[in-house]
Amino acid sequence: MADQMEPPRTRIQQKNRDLILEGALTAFSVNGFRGATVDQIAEAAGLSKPNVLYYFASKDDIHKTLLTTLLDMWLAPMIRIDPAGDPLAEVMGYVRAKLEMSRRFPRESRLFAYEILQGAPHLTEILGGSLREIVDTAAAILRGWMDQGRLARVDPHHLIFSIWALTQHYADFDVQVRAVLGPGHDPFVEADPFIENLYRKMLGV
Amino acid sequence: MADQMEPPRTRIQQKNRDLILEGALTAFSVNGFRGATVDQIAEAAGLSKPNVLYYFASKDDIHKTLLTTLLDMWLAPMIRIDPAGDPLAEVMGYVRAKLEMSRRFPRESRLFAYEILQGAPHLTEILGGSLREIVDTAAAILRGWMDQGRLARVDPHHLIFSIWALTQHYADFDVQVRAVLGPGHDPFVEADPFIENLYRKMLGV
DNA sequence: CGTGATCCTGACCATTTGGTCAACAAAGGA
DNA sequence: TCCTTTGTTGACCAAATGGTCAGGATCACG
Repeated sequence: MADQMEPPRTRIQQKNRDLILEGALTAFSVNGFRGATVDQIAEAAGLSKPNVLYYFASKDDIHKTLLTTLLDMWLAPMIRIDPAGDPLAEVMGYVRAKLEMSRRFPRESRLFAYEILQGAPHLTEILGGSLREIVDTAAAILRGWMDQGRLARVDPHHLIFSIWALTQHYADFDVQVRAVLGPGHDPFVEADPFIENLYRKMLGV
Repeated sequence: MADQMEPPRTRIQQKNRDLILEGALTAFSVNGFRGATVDQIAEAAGLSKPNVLYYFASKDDIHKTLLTTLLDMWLAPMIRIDPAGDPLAEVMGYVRAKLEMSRRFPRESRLFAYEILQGAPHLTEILGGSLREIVDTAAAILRGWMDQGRLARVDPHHLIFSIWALTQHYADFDVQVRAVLGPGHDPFVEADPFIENLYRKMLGV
């Protein structure tokens, strides 16, 4: 459903498009779509502004490309939940993968956070479409495990929401977390056992 | 520490400042600080743009006023945690109050979310100052209960973060939650028992 | 080497936007 | 009523910003 015969790219196109997307990710994740300027993106990419607009039709085009490109990566861990695996281990694996993504890719997390906060103008179809399907599939797997008594019964959808909320919080609200904890703390290192313990207690049978 | 002898206000000043702050809350919570324009705020308030800037020195001034005004309200529930109360009941009360605030004041939640996402340029001192003190106080109460064996032992700070994350998620990511659940669901109604069950299992002794 | 395609940029443009100001209107107190 | 204070606005401005374009530089390939 995704790729529709992309035009071939020269080496220079490949490199510069990557530079632009990289710079744009930084710019958008700090100030949001409207807050980021094409000049900022150009500078972060090490290119001139007209050159940026040579590779992308518009600022909006850059933003949309970023979002759709990164969405797959963002959702990948949920697709890897294995119905044949051990229920608690599968959930914990997903939780850990998601927290690890918040730690390693906070810019991506913030990019999506801004988009959703704004009402997801570029993602509306996806949210109610493929995302919903993926979530429903995962929820069905979870519900199956609960029916078999291998996982404590809770609302599967809200279980997934809780995982998103808990893990992304550490990326999106990083400054708040760090300010409250004070220096000498690694939020992600501390969050890992806390969250693991949380789901072990909630879902253990 | 807060109020420093505000200048007296006429009835008209009071009314128009309120109108402006109300309109600005809507504007800022939808598009963020940079995304909202003074014209939008003026229109939402039913005033002309110059008139808006007659009551507030700048767009930034409106924003800062909103943030500081609403911060007290936002933190109030945490201050009400009673060391003499029943541990689990106190925590559950706080959780429910926080979820209720997300439900009734989603604009405020998004306003703060935008601010934190942006790196909290207007709140840095507060985050590491009074907010940190309030959180530390609450954390100390929680830790005391855990020492007494009246609450399962977990990291108190991350317990608080988890409550923030879980409850605010339903306000900040509302469109995503609704898109995934589909029509016919009330996210807040469903979230309430889920979250209550979560903390009961994690904190019960 | 030559030449067409690709790549790059300075200069420019139209629009948006935060903010100002002079002048006018409305209150309000003596 | 008169006059000072307060409230309101149309017109305007400078800066920022997304985007364009003509022309020059560079590359790739026969």
